[in-house]
Amino acid sequence: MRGRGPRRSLRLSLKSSSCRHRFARITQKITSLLFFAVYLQSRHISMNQPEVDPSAGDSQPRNVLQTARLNKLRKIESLGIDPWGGYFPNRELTRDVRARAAEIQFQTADGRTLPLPDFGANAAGEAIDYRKWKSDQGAGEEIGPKVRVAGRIVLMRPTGKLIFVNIRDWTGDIQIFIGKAQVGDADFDLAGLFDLGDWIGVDGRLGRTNYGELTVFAEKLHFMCKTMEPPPEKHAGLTDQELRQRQRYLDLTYNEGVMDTFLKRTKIVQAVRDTLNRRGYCEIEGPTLHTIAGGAAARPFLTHHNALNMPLFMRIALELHLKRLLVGGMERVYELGRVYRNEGISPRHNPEFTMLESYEAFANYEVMMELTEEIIVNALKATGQGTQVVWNDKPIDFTPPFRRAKYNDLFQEATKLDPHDVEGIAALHRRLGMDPTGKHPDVVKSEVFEELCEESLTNPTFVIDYPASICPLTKRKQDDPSVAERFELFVHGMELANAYTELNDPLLQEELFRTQLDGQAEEDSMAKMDDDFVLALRNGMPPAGGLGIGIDRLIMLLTDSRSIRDIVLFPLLRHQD
RNA sequence: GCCCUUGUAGCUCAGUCGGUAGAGCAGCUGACUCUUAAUCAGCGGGUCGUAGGUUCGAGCCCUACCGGGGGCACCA
Repeated sequence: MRGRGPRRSLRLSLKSSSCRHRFARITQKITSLLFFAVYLQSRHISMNQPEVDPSAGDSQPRNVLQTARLNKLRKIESLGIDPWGGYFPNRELTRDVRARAAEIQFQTADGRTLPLPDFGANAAGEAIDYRKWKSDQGAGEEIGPKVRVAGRIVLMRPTGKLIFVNIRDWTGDIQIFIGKAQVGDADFDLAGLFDLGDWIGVDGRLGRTNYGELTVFAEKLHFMCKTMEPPPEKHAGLTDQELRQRQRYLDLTYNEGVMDTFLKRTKIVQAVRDTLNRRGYCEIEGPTLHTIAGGAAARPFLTHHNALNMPLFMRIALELHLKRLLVGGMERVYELGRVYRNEGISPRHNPEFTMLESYEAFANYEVMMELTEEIIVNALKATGQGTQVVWNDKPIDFTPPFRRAKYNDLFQEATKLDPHDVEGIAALHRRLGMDPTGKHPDVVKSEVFEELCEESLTNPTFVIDYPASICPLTKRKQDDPSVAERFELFVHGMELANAYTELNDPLLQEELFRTQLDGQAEEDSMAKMDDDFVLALRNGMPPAGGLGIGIDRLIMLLTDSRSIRDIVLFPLLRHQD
């Protein structure tokens, strides 16, 4: 909200007819701002800023904390050091530095080098007294590789003329030993101006402290970035759900496992792409602004194009444009991208979410089941997991082939009713507290199915062969036109995937678009007439299998996350002043 | 949209029966060259989500609103 006004007016003015003049004016403004910034900078460095007394004047505690940091910032500037850092080549990740621990050795006075004792594998659980071990070897010294690391300060333990600092990069933490005698007075003074949350770089020697802790013994410090806000509590981290989502950067840095989950998310998405690419698919980017929001039954977000003065919808599915590409001869095509649905929010629903849809010419829904299994197994592999995982304290067995069960069989099993017993199903529907009046029997059946069957599907199950009347984009079974060649994959009652043998008969497609589903209001029906799509089908779409996977739900299941908000970096939240 | 629940210092949390607002971390000052959430001594830090109401008196009770979480509805 806040940023919208100025941003919109900038965009408008750049596009207007007097664009050039306004652009020149903006450039002028930016230039003068830059000069002002440079002036401020030089002022800071050349003059000794009077220190602000944190206890005086402003009694707001937040400002007291900010003032303390501001004072240190100015002192750093007055030392002639840029508090915002810069290029820092050849630094090693802390993970790689930890892997070099074996390079640390002990060199005795007579020139022999000894390996260090094994700090990790003391079965007795007793701490190894490394200081005693060293004195047992007689005179000599520890030698270790020179390393360069960088990261954010997450803990500090000053003990007089010695400061222990734990820094964190995105692969983990490492301890830094900053001794006044070792780094010199200038760097030790700089270290006195460190705050929790600051980014620093360190050159030093990798070694072990007397207690065996792997440590970089600093020889040169580099200041990388001052942090003007106090970090979360150092032990508990950030527990407030709202703050974790609004300030995800703090969540990522200070809460255990968060970075790991989001890096896993990246690996899963990469694995999905790899699987499809290896199979000969091409990835495309379809339009996200649609004139008709089709391909699913969901309420779209409405937007507007100014120059064309035209309403537009944010896409709710990828399907119809990918099928147009099948018509064009892209025989294996997919898109992995964001769709938008203007519906309720829950632990399993975010208004924008990531969807995969893939279409393969000359395949059918059976092929798509195998592809689904392959995608999931490869994603598990990419995150270092086998096919047995735990989600929400419950086991899931992803060992292929997944169970396949017919819709009607599951229905009969759960309800003890004949799937064709329209009256009996309607009665059960009523008993479940719903109203079947005026609804198509298949819709009534589908609602009962959702109520009674889906929840019980814990291990991966392909529910196959849906009633055709609730599948307007799906090819019917050749020997039974009342059944559609469709499957949905359920895991722990959650719909994870949805696939069809695609309907490529333009005449039937047009009829299904035209015939509103019985008992459904127009806005609720997925059968929205899309003449342009029908025209595409009339130009000939090869028979094909199509698959959709809810990527966020897949990531939830593979990272043991019970809320979609834990695996979407910035879930939608209400605006706050 | 409806129901339940929650909001106290920068962060994590106490706050009894309605009777002057508490702790730890973080911050500031001092001590300390092998610490591990370092320790020790001292100091500062509050619009109790917001606005009303009840009361001699409200962090606490009531109403409305705002934000979060959970559930319902919606979501082929």
